Amino acid sequence: MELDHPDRDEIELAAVLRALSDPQRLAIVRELAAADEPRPCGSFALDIAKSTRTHHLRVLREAGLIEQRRDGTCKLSTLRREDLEARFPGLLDAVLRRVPAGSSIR
Amino acid sequence: MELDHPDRDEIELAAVLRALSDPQRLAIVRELAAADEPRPCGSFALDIAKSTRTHHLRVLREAGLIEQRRDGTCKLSTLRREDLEARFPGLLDAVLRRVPAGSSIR
DNA sequence: AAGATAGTTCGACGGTCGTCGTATAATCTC
DNA sequence: GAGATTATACGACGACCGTCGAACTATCTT
Repeated sequence: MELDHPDRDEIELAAVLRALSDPQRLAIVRELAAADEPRPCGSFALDIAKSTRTHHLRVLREAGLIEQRRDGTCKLSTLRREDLEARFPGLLDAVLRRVPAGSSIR
Repeated sequence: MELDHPDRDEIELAAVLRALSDPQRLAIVRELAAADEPRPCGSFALDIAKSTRTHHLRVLREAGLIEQRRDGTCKLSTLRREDLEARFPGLLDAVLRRVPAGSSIR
């Protein structure tokens, strides 16, 4: 059973935004972006059931945000930075950037 | 009955991404961005019922993406460009940018 | 006041989503 | 092969979403 990753040119904007609109998935993507190394599924600081975590990772993968590959009993996830940058320049940076301090000035 | 618009610093990333993840709403935002003028609700090229259109515009407004104000019998919508740029720099540009031609190269 | 125009509200519907627990698969180590 | 570890698959459940039509509100014009 192979994992289906969309090709770079198949990644759809609406699907990416949809995938990122969930707090848990946004947290996963932030962690992946911070630690620039492949991360095993179980290493994310999420207070949810295993099966739910699997679900979120699949949504991220099918949207084209992450790549998953088997490594022994683990499955390692990495952010598809290059593909996303090529397809939607600046999007990932904008999403991952911290909220500017001045944004609360009225 | 007053419309509730979130303040600039109350706009939440997940809500913005959520709002943009629907094709109809993305189309509305694109139209608003293209025509840099306030647009009446009925002027969008959407093949949906009036009530559905109202629903989408409310989602966009409550997420902080658009501003709506009454003007006679019309209600005009405008994109909250400045607020969005201050809060999430580069996000709107990245979302509205057309897909680069080279993104389909393998 | 009557009619026209532009949006909203409401309830309803089918579909999808996030979540869970349990059972199952795949791989490593002994 | 047996056991341990890691992750997936499968229902199931309640909640939410996008959609609609019909009734309603608000404003302008005559």
